[in-house]
Amino acid sequence: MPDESPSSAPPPRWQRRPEARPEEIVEAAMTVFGQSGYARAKIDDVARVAGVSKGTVYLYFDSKEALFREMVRTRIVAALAEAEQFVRDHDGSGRELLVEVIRRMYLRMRSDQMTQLARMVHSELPHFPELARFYFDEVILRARRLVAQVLARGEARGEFRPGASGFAARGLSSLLVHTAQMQCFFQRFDPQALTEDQAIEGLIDLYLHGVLAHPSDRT
Amino acid sequence: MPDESPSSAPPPRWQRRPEARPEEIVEAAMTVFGQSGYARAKIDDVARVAGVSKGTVYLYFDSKEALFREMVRTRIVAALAEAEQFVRDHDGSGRELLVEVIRRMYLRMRSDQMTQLARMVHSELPHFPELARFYFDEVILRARRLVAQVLARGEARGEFRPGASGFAARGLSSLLVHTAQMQCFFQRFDPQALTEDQAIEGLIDLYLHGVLAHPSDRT
DNA sequence: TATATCTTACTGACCGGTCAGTTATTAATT
DNA sequence: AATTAATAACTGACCGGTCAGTAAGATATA
Repeated sequence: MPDESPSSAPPPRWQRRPEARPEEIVEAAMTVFGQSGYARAKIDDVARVAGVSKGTVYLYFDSKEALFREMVRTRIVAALAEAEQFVRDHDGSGRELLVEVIRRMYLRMRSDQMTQLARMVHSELPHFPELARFYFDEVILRARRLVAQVLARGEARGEFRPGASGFAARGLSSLLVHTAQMQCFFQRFDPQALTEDQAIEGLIDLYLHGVLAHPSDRT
Repeated sequence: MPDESPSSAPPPRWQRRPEARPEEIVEAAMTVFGQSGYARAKIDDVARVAGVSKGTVYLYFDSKEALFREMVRTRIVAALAEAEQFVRDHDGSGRELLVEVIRRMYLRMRSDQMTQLARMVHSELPHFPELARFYFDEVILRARRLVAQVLARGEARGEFRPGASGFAARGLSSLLVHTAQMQCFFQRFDPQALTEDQAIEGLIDLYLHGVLAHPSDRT
């Protein structure tokens, strides 16, 4: 009879956790793709970070491309849904709402994970036409509509200049996304880098003056 | 005696043009890297487009990475130098100058070549620390100084709000670069895409209101 | 002017490493 | 015992970089 002392129950070399794997693999993909970019990233590395073997990754995702697509989908949609919820629930002046939306969107974007994701999306989109379509419909347009909605609210109250919203709804995303990326990446080189607060307040100040009908009213 | 009728001078299979090769190869690199991104681009393709063989590329550039570096350097520096020249030569109101600078920078950025270049730079910079340093010093900082200079001129004349320039100098590049990229890439998906003129005028309008002390004065 | 000699710009087949994706096999769970 | 989650060894395409060889064209010689 083989010695089976109580403490020596041989721990299984691995566990079967089919429900948890996909999310774990996507999270690992965020890390690995984020650091290396799509082309350089190795499925082997994603697997290692996720704590599984390469074969397991292919058990849950058809291909490297499919994994990338799923990653972008799940991560971005979550961020946008949150912002939409906030706008729906908020009431008050257009200005207050706008300032708070900018602040929240910026804080979402400034994380390493999100700036990396944005970088990847912009550089890889041309190679994934199907994902590009999805991204345009479900991200660009939704974000634009969200901002436009905020601007319309302030415009209806006479707080914001009429007519500006056509471009202004597009411009805010550009300002937010690009500023967050610059702050994140170039901070280390920049002796006179702005602090996070300075960046946010500067951004709000510039954009607010851009859209307000009567900027002279102090905050 | 072999028949050598006047018209049948056998054309050489290739010519020796050592002075012209580097520029031709860089130009080909702009096309190929631009379409495929750094990692996907094949030196074979660059060579084909340049009309030479792969070996020739390695005759003039040490490696794929070195070719990429040279490409970024030559192409971006040219664009910035032009803008600096313009600001030096111009006199007139700060507002006029700013509007004209925005217009010119936008027109420079909106070409496929330049948006592709910007895309590549942003996605590849993390993998080329040496190039990142160069890019920050010679592009980011120079551009920021250029805009700051324009803003300072208008500020001194009382045209622009004081204090805004800290962030505003950074924000303009973001707005320009990102807007040009969005326009270029997503135009095809966007049923209500802005025309080029609408984009430029919208951008100018938003930014101008952002920095002007008395926006009410009509253009 | 014709031809021989030399230099070097240029070519393209090849090598070796890398990595997406597959498959034969093992082990956890029911 | 049957099922299926998970592994690990394997394959083959692909591509950056090399180098032995080729030919353009310049220079020297007759």
